[in-house]
Amino acid sequence: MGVSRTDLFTSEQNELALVAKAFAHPARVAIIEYLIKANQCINSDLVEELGLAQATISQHLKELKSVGLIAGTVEGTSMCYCINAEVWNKVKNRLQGLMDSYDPNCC
Amino acid sequence: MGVSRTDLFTSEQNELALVAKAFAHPARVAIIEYLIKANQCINSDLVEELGLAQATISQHLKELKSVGLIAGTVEGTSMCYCINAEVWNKVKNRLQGLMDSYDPNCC
DNA sequence: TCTATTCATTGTAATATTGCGATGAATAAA
DNA sequence: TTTATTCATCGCAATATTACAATGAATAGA
Repeated sequence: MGVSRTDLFTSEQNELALVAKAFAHPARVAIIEYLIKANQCINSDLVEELGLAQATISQHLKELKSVGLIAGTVEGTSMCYCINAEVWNKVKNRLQGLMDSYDPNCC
Repeated sequence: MGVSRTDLFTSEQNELALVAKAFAHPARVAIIEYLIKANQCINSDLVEELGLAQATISQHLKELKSVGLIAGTVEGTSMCYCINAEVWNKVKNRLQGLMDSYDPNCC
């Protein structure tokens, strides 16, 4: 009925799906890639970089923050965002584990 | 207005987002994991395994197939699904590339 | 204090996703 | 041919996502 049956799956499956959802929009991929490239924390001149409205960028940042992939700190009147290393590594390991668990042997 | 502005992003960003979207539902994660575990091709006794309706499973399989992560071959009256090794490795490399491109150095 | 800047939040509209019952196509077996 | 099995697709309802303009909160500087 339009709502995911999360009760049917393990918490690990649900968590992986949530992280994947964070990457499941090109704008968020672009934000992540830009944050990695810029290394030091960057605020929403992402608006200029991406060409989306400020409110839209803010919303995507919120989603990335909600899964912990990025962190934001107040920097005067602006906001400083950066990759959250701890979560990033956890996600990296989880993804690697899944990707490596497949060993080609097919029909 | 509710439709992703794919025109603003690179094709690589859009493609990665599409793959991520395939993983962005616990049922699809579960299907992938089951296919990996079962190794040989499996039809929709996924229905029994997951507890979702047959039509719903079929829809998820369709989405996984549409991004190429799985392949299906007719097997008499049933359908044999399996991981598509080629696409899997491409995705694996792309994900690894992104995950490895981050080098902790934050605010 | 007043103004400008930066960003989050709210509200709204358009579109996409999720889930399932019902139906139909295809094959296998009786 | 008839029946059973397996699956895809259609149609519907509920919910989620995407995008943006407008508004508001917070800070910096004049």
